[in-house]
Amino acid sequence: MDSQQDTQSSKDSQRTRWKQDPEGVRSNILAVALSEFAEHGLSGARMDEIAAKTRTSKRMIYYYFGDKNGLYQSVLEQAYRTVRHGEKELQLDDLSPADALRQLAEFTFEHHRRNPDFIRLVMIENIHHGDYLKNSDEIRALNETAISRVAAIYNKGVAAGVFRKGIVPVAIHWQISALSFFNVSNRMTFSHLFGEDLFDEAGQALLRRHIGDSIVRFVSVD
Amino acid sequence: MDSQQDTQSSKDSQRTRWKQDPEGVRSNILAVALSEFAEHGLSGARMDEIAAKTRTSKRMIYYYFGDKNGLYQSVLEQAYRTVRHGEKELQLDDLSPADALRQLAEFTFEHHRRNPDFIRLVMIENIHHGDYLKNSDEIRALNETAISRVAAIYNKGVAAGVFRKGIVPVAIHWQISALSFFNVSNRMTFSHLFGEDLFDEAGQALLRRHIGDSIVRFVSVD
DNA sequence: TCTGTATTTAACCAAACGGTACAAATGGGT
DNA sequence: ACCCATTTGTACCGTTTGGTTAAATACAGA
Repeated sequence: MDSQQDTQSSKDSQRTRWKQDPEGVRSNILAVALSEFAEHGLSGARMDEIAAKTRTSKRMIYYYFGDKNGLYQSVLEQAYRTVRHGEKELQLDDLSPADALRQLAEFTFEHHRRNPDFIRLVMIENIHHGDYLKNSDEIRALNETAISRVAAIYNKGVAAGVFRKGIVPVAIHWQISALSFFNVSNRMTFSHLFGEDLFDEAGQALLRRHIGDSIVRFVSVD
Repeated sequence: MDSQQDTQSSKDSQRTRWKQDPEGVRSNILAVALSEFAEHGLSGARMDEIAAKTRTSKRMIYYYFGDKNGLYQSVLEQAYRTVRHGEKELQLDDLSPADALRQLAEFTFEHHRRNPDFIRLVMIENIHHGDYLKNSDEIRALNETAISRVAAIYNKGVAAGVFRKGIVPVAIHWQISALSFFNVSNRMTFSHLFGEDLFDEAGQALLRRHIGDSIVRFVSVD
């Protein structure tokens, strides 16, 4: 047969020209997979569906991530990285301890609200008993800083005599996380059972203020 | 022919004798399905696995519940019924408003802790955007009482001048739920990232007290 | 005892699913 | 010129999975 071009034009020569962009392909896959896993869960997400929404093919997903679990693991790590990175924009040094703590709580509330896919991924990870998080040493380090930020504020407040002693910082962080997380994670069931009022703009502003109140009141001296 | 027993012993008579017990079979299926759905999620749970752990067969599941979604829906409704029923044991009328609210919060904390499968089911339901809860009118009514219980205590406290005005009862319930729910739902990821200390007996007792403190302080006049 | 109905059993099926085989072409670095 | 990681494309595979078929057996009322 003669030269390959144009001879079998009907079905073969449609091969598109492409650029080499491993990082782009990887991050595109991760972005699509994040939203699919967040939407349907680990078992519920479909590799074919993820592949279809990617600008590449299923073959490339396996090429880069091995298998479904590997993809999920990478998505989880990437999501933690992105979200924790987004928390660094907060600057609290020149506020009073009470104001700093309130700001931290209300910022966390908003930050969680802005990242529902991440929240859903953490929900899914908890359904799976945190098995995939356990495989990642990296993520733990990212989260330590959250505690030290709370500790710094709290200790300053205790030293200034405005916060009561004897509260362990991780418990403060726990309360902030709980309120901020629940607001997103349980929105559907809660709003259905108890009304939508807390979830429109006014309701969310109210809750945000409540959380600030609650945390500050919790640690303050009487 | 004579009596049915022993005659065709070779391969047929192994058929176990069964009694007609529709309710027993139904509730047995529901119990098994609850733990399987709670363990693996809606997509993750396997009908064959559920059937195997039942004392009946897969066919019976479809006979009684139609399909997988129907089974899940029934499990969800049953779980809400059971758990909300378990809340009725609480008696708060002869306590001061502050003590009543603290008792309510700490009881809720313990009650959630005692029902991890229910919590996980609600997590799963939220992953699915509450679609199955929406199909059930019955459950909403069960939950209204939770709000009125909070409202009764709160109004009494306001009338007595010990609680500040202007807080909507559903927001109080929201905080109690958030803290109690998160404690179970996010235990795996939280303990992995921030340590197990809050989740042993001493830690849980601490958190329970914190929640009582937090809620009471939140509503109290300064 | 007869009979219709509720319940139970075991084998079976088509579709969906995660993952692979195979073949080939291109891009970039050296 | 050459190597090799990267990309594309499609067809395919074995297993798992939710769901079904068809028939048997027990129960309850007449």
